[in-house]
Amino acid sequence: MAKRVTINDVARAAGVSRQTVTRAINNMGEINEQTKQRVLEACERLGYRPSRFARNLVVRKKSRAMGLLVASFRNPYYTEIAGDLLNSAAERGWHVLMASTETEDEAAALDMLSGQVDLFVGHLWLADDDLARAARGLPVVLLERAGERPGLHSVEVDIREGVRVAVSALRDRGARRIGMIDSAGSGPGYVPSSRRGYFEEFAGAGSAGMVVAGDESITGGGRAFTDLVGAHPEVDAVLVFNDLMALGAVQASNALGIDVPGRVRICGFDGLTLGEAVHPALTSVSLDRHALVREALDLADVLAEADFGVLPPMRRTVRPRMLWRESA
Amino acid sequence: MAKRVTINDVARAAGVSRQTVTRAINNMGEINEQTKQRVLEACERLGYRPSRFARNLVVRKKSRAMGLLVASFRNPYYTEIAGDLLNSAAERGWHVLMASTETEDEAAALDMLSGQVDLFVGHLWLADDDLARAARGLPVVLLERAGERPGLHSVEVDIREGVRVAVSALRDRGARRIGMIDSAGSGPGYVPSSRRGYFEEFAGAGSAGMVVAGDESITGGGRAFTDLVGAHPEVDAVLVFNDLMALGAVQASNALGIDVPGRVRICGFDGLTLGEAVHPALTSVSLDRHALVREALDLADVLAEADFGVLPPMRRTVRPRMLWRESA
DNA sequence: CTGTTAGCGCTTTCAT
DNA sequence: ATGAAAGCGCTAACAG
Repeated sequence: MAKRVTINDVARAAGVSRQTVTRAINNMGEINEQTKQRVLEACERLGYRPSRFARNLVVRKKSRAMGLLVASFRNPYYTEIAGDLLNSAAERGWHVLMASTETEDEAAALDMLSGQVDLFVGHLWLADDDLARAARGLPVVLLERAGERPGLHSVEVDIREGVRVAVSALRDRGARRIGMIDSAGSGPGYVPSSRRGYFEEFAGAGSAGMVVAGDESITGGGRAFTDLVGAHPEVDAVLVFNDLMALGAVQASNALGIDVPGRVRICGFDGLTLGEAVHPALTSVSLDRHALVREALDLADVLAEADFGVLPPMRRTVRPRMLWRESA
Repeated sequence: MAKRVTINDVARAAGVSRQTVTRAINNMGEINEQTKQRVLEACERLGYRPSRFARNLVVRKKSRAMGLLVASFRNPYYTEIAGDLLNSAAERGWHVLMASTETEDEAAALDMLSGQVDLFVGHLWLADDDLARAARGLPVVLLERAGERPGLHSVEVDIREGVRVAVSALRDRGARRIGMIDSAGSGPGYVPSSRRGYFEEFAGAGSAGMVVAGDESITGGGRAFTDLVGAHPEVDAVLVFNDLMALGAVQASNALGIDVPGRVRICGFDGLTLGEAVHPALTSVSLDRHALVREALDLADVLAEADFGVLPPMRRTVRPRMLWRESA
């Protein structure tokens, strides 16, 4: 491994001082056009690349970087959030390093990024203690989950409120026998039974039996829907764990010849753009990604202001709302 | 903005030398447990965070970072690639910084990242010269497109071959009147008419008239399909610009009551996982993301080996292949 | 176990 | 217009 070409090598080769090289490559004026060309040529010849570390170390303007942990690149919910976050982060002067926690485990992903970023943001399910350890003292902004330790901040989503609104809206539209498709719980992003718990709280005793769990995917949702209407033909509305599964449910209803929303209303959870693409378009409890992203970045800015120190937990909450389309 | 807390401040506060602080925070042994605790406590009290730049500057082990430019987070094609790339990159010891070129323009995105990475990878449509300028001398690995200047390398996809294979496969299965849904061309990732050009080359004169352009989205594809079968009821197969649009076409065929593949065969382009989710599942010319990603990372490694110098263009090509599912 | 000495590669003064 | 000196904040290598 050849030794790195430094600014000194260039200076020597061009017969000037390092400062002159700096002036040339950053075209900061105060330099003779001829020497500048000579220096630039030397750079090219030697294949000189300035060290980004050395430069950032010395430059006043502090560059801020966040590590974004994406739970899955196969669930559009996460990629839509990642996309929004990326755009807003850039606008607000943040660099974003990403890691997927889909294959890798969370601790490993955090660990890998810890030397390169100032804080972490993401959907993380690691226990508080492990999280704090893996983050190596860097602050963490948790998405859709709270943390209890100093240094762990959060933007939560009021799921309970979402379920309440959805169930009552379904009722308003005439549904009487509401079932639910729950996640079987293996995938990333699974919130242990909270949605189901709230569902049972609001849908009432009569509906509690009409819950089927499935794989957290389109096909999983389709199968679960088929099972559900098979076991409970009287069901007239279904609340689905997330939009991906709800998409499958809509698909399955087509295949089964079940009229949606005529015979069964289907309501998803997440408000994915993708939901517009199926027929009938998916009605969903929308988690308002923009608000989520905004709050997360606000927290990041606060943390940056505090020099990424360990602050007591800060919490923000975003409220879901109904996104009416066609399926309900 | 308060002055940064440095290792010196901690050392002074704990009454030890900087080196001892280093030992404590990186728990490298050779340190008394008591002093270690004292130091750690001082760190906490002062809110000390080590500078990642200073650390990276001094540590021998060179950390490599690539800037990944993602054309769109709304098209699963790009996010699936990004996810694969992220996973493989981590395995191979790369850090990945991402920027979206969906809202921001490419030059601005490159510019933003140029100080933080060693090379760029992505679907970029900027002209060679502008690209080289915006990259600030860093090497670029172009995806699905070639570059002609030194420093611009590429992993191309043999689209022509893909179209040829698709058309002849459609023929083999009995299609005689093959139409095409093209991209109207505004979106990111639009390859100016090459797919259409190849289509016309292989589908022959009779089919040339049966081309409809649409928005590069699911709904755009659906509308285009409706237009196409409206204008040309005799069409018995449709090659679609990409899977997103093809998904819309399948959707539309359901709505129109057109049997797929019975009356019309539909073939997309990209091989999205999402294509499995619709009914009938989407047959597609698969671009083999894994090979694409592998080749891109191979190039990145070669470039790293060469210390990210300016090398003459390196080119790799991946061949698409038919991904038979149900729609054709 | 702990401190001292030397840098890492670059940019900012400040002279000249 | 150019150069010399002085760090940025950290860790490796050596002393003690």
